[in-house]
Amino acid sequence: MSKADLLPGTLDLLILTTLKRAPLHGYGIAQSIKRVTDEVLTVEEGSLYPALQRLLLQGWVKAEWKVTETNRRARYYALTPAGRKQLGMEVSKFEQMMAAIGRVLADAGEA
Amino acid sequence: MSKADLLPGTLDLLILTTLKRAPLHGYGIAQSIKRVTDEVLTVEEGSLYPALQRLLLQGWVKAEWKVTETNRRARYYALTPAGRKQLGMEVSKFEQMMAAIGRVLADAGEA
DNA sequence: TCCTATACATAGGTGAACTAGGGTTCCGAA
DNA sequence: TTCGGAACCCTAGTTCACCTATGTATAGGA
Repeated sequence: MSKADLLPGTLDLLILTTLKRAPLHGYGIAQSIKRVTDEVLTVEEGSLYPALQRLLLQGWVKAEWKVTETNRRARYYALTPAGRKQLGMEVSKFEQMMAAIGRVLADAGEA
Repeated sequence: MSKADLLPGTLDLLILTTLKRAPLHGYGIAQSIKRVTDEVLTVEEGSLYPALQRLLLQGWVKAEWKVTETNRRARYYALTPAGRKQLGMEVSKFEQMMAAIGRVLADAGEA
């Protein structure tokens, strides 16, 4: 059945999109996605942190240690200009694919 | 950049949807998807045939050797009742996820 | 005769996401 | 006061879907 917490291939998109509003720490990113989607999409920590490492390596985000409102050390991630550009590309690629899949689904609908 | 011929996790959905219209052989499935999506989505044979094997094993499709209009031996795949039911579940799951991702994208749009 | 399109299939590699853990600090309740 | 839970960070190992590359074979046109 494959439970699947999210659609494969969309994790980077979700993270970058979430960071577009404001810099956020890892835990906050996961909470944000869960909250906005009413828990339809949940990002496991074991998926999230490796993904953030990849994004750091590629220069799409940068990280900075700060203190949270709850007086805790946390690593805040922020979009870089390159990341913002990358996000734009991923969004349009994603929308293109969604449209294509929609055509397949619609095509099967008609007789 | 990741070329990505299709969105991971959507291959079964695309195959089953394509078979909903009528039974079809593997090559025809790939052609159909490519044609309907204007080549946005392309299914590699190395992805397609293993996927069909999985679908056979799970009983969602059945296969039958026939002769094509071009006088060739080909294996025609058809949806089973279980496959039709599975397709329904996958479609609704997919739509739910699309809606959720849409909310994340929209949420970032507003200030 | 040779090339292209049609057609099926598998082996091997890759890489993203999941499972399953390990660790720290802050705070409230018992 | 200690104990548990929530807020945080992170990695090792596994799995599995998909891709790359390759091999086979036949029909039909140039």
